[in-house]
Amino acid sequence: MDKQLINYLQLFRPITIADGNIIAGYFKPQVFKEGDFLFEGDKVAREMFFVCKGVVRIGTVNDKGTEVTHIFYNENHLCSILQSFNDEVHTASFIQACCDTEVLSISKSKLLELYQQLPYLKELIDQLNQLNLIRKVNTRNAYLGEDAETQYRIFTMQHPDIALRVPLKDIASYLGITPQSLSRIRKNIK
Amino acid sequence: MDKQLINYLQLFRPITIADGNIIAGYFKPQVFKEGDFLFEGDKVAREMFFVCKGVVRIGTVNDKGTEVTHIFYNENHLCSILQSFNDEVHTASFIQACCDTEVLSISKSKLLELYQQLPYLKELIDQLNQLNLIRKVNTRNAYLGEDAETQYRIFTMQHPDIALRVPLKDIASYLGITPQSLSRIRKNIK
DNA sequence: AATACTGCTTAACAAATGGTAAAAAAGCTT
DNA sequence: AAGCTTTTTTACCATTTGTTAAGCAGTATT
Repeated sequence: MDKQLINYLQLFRPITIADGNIIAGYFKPQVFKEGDFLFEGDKVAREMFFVCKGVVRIGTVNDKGTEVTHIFYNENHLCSILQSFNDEVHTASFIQACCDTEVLSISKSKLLELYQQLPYLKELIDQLNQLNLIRKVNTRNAYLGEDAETQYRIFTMQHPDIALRVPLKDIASYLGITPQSLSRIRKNIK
Repeated sequence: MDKQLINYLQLFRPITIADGNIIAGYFKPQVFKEGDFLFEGDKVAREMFFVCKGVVRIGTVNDKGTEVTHIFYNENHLCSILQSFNDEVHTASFIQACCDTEVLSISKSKLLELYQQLPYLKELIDQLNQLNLIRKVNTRNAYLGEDAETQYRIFTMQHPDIALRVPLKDIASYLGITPQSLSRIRKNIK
């Protein structure tokens, strides 16, 4: 699992074996079953996760009491509630496993320690977070002005693996429609 | 106008008068009338703008030929098509003035020169871009799973000044609904 | 194996939104 | 001021989506 993280980082910057071992030492493997919460919300998010296997989602409950999914993260993605993690402010968002999931986790305090040992890592992680944010924005922009069926088609194109692995209700909450509507849409498409 | 930019940067990091003058020397004031394009799209976006007065929007034309608005920027915001600007890739997005607008602009090559003179600026601008992205994501997340009327209410709460200054059709394209629907919603609210 | 629980599907109806068209209003140009 | 263009409003009808309710299928629990 550690290797997977290092391989991922290597895509953006060469990392020596020695440094790779240091980094690996700071991350802790964790396993979650479908439906488990990696982070429950309504507090400061002090953990950053790297998804090794499975899919997680960041979501929240809106004013009407319905769950909405902001984003999914599958394998080889860093996942955190960025604003809360950076600024140490409370967040209403949660992180939940959408299927059986394995992650590497690191607390903010440990991450800061790690930055002290390997200062270039801060720059790297910042860069990765920016890439993540841009991708998130672009993905959402693609849905703008499309009807629900088109949005679902776009989703299955952009995230075919996620579409197959996560519950229908999570996808519906990601698209902002009811599970019934999504079920109907799937039927129409077939 | 230069002063406005320096004041903005000062919010995040102290800047000496000397450095402020250097920075100001790199930015070029430009004026656009409502409807004018700051950037037309279908090429690499090589300019970054700072909005001093007015409102601009980043938008694109989707597959059905309808315009969609990704985001608005009003006064005291850095505005660029980040992925295109950073990675020098083509973008289909455009930047348009939604009302009479004054900006400061800087080309990427000039910005890189400036970074060489004042290395801390890169870190600062990166930080501001990250803040912008997070805000953009959070703003959009707030609309998820809400009906059109609620989305419009949220929009007018979050951006009361923008709501008053930009054409109805632009707001409709931001919310992903037709101008007719938005007109109807406004009538219902009154 | 029987029971409950959860998520998915289906259906009928209600509500919201889109499409089309036309009129009214506002802005520009001459 | 008159004429032109664009934006906004209004209205009517079609389509999409939400709501409610029920049944079904799979999974877990006892």
